[in-house]
Amino acid sequence: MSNPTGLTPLRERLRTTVRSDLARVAVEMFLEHGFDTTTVDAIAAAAGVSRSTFFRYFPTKEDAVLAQIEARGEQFREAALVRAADEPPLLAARNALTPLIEDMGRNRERSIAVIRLIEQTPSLRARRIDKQHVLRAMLTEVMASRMATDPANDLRPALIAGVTLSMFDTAQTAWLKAGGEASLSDLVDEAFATIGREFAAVNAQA
Amino acid sequence: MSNPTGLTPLRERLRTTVRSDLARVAVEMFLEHGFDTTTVDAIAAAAGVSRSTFFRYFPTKEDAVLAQIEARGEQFREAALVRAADEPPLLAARNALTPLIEDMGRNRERSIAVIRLIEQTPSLRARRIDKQHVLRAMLTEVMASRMATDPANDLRPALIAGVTLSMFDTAQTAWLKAGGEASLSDLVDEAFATIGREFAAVNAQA
DNA sequence: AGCGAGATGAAACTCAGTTTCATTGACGGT
DNA sequence: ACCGTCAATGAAACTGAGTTTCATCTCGCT
Repeated sequence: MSNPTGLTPLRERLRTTVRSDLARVAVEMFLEHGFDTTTVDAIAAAAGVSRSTFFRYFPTKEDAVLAQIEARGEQFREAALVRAADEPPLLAARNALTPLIEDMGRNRERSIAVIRLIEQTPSLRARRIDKQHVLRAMLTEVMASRMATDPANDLRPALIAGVTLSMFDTAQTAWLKAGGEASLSDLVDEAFATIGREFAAVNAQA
Repeated sequence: MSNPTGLTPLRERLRTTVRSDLARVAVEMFLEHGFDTTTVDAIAAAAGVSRSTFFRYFPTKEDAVLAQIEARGEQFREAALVRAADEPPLLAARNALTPLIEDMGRNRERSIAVIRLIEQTPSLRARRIDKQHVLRAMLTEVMASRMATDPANDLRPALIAGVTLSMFDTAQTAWLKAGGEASLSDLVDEAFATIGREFAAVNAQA
């Protein structure tokens, strides 16, 4: 190893710091003044760097807000990988959401404020959903490997991933509407149970 | 009435023509040269209008491509409204997709080319999904009224809408991957059946 | 014929995002 | 301690999307 001390090099630490500073400052300014009226120049100035530097850390203004979502994606992936192999796939997908849900419960106000900001801003809304698609692709992969199947031929992994995230999204919207009062975890469980009954109704008909 | 002839006024017909011309020209140019490298100036020039006029008809460059999706949204809404009241809600939602599916089958190559263009272009992808959210809200409303319930308290309409569109999306992706060879309608049916079995597996476990 | 309004074009402007280049300062090796 | 390398930064010029303002034109009505 070229680094005998074993410590993270200064450069790398600095990079991480600058990046999180930029994201934090950006979100604060967006929450206070709105997304569109806050320019990249202003964010960079407030964070004490140049405009150029901002774009070196985030490809777009939107990404400064959505960076944290990607971080949660990795957390989600790990949770999905450790679920017991004998759980029905759909249940495993639901349970992989748990750490994410707990995280959102801990930072309730901040989570809600950011989600509201995203919902109100078309460009943020659009790009957030795009990131969720990446999340879905990831979950599809994990599901495929746990089900020992090929997602190119077998639609099940993609369907389970899509439906799971769709239900989570609906539950999250309901949670938001209630101002975060209800338990998000309970709402997700309710969503799964509800759709389960709807499918049962269709099958009974057939 | 200020129009004794009963005919659509010339102005209005002209507006519609200009709008569809712009959309057609834009999509053609995007398909040939790519989305990012085609400027609004070039589109406007090719359609014989000014840059200003383009932005009077479409708020963004993306909307010139996605306009047709909104048109299909209305078609979908009408189909959902006429489904028999005694169909299970989830089945009614699935069947409301039929006219849309048939439409896509008729314009197979064009549909596939446009969808591929959208998938390849981040900004188009993002905004398309945003439009799908509008679609989901609409379907939620229709489902709520047919189920005679309030979507603010009852999650079922939103869940059914979300899950239905998610499955349609997955089926569409599979259809695309097969180059439109398979029957999209069959793929959608397969998706519903598959997820139905997955929920049955979870319920059996419990 | 002439008036009012909707539709257009032209031009200037803001800002996001890209590209290029010069400067700085941390790091490894001498 | 000194030096060459290279990653990180800042500055500046550029492209193109989207907005705003204003002048012009032409359709539809009186």
